[in-house]
Amino acid sequence: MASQRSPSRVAAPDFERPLVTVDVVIFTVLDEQLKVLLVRRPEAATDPFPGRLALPGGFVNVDLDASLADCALRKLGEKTGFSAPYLEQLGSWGSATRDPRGWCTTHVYFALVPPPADSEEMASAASEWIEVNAALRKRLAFDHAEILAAAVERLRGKVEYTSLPAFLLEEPFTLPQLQRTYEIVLGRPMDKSAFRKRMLDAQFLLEAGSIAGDAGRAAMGYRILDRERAAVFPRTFRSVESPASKE
Amino acid sequence: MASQRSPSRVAAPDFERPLVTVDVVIFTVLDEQLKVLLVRRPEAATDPFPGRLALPGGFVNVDLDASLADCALRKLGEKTGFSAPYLEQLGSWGSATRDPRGWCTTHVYFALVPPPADSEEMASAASEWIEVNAALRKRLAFDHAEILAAAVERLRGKVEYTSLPAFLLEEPFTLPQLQRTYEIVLGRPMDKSAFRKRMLDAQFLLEAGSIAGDAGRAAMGYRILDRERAAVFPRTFRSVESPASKE
DNA sequence: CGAATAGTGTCTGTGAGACAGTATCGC
DNA sequence: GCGATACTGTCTCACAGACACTATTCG
Repeated sequence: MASQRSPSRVAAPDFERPLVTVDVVIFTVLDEQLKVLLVRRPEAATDPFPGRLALPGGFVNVDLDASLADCALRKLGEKTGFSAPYLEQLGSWGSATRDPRGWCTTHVYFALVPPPADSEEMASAASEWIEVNAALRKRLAFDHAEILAAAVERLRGKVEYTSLPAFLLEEPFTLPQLQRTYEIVLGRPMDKSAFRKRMLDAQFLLEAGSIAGDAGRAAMGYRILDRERAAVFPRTFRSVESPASKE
Repeated sequence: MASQRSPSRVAAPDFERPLVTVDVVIFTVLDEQLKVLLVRRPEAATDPFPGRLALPGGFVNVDLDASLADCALRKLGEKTGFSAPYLEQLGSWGSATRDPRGWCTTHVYFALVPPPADSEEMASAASEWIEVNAALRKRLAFDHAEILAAAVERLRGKVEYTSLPAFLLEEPFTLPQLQRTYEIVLGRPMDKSAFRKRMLDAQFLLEAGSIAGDAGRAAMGYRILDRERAAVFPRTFRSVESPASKE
């Protein structure tokens, strides 16, 4: 069909084509830590970066994938069982040198998923959940360290003014759980009262019945109203970084 | 593995490769309007979308371009003479159907440039500056209407909390000029006092001597401290959209 | 002098954060 | 009752916007 020399009415140019891949940065919160899913590359020496940890991803399959987002969803489904996670495009990287196999581009997506029910199940498939700061210190395949850093920065940045952490929780969840998730991602404690005011004012939560914890008063459970997009808050958390030195 | 082009140790897989292109959305403010640069595609029937308006762009040249950003800068240089504009990646689009020539991806960058000294000069090269709302109503080639819409949304969104509009002006510029630029991009008037406070507090401007206008008091000229990145304000402009109906 | 534009001072409402108080649960 | 957790009320301070004021330039 769209082969390089197809004699259709509109001809594709005879340029050499770069490789086209898709990678997915998959975040979750597990054991009170922000973690990212990494896979170990095959040991075969014919493979680039054998044995290294890398972001899950691979080549776009022109026959299987209708679009880039489709391809990302396929990769995500292959690695995790998740069907309706939060998926957003992070950006693309491409250069002559980032892949020893040739001029290579990657379209990077970033996904937020609730913690896997059985975290061991995945380790078997040569993939592991790794705490992000530890992951950032590792030597990853390709330029994946740079990509991961960009993803973490984007996540932390957007968490300051969006409802993104809600996608890291299994529904229904409670506001204290959600606050804990914010605190884990941002690495700083937050005020309960201000937090609740902000979440409830943003109109993105749906009440879903009371949930009893291990101890103390039961809490209201919530679901996300629109799983397609995150809510955007009118202001960022903590606009001033610290009671600054005013000379 | 059998690879026809790569005799190296690591072989490239034999997948069919999508087409890889780069497009650039170039914004400027001209005649008190936000405009975007569009090019008219050749009339030849062997070309997709002959005669249609499109974003400037084209295929990645594996021999000329070291990276995607390089390619974007090359396209930008070919269309405008600008050397140091603001350039940021917008995202990537790719699917089996967006280009009649086959499975095609595009990496889209968005650039902010000062108004061209001679706006006629460019029209000669089959490219024109078109007011964005008019451009959004036109039937553009490929999925460029969708891409342009995303670019305008990103621009307007970021203008609310960043110094991006400063890159739309020739240096040095004055604060009233900068305010006017904000107002043009956002389509709404802003308060002078609040605007100045915000700009000066953000510490991204460098004083560059007084500039006399056509009438009235001369104004202080400014340059951008760091042309590589935009300043981010701690708060967004007008966090509340309107004195809302409180039930 | 007045017109035009640049730049500053002052007031006020809003709202986020701090923190203390109240409510509800299991035992 | 008590401990533990969920939730709410109140106070305060910062700051963005509104708007009126002063400053500088030109003719």
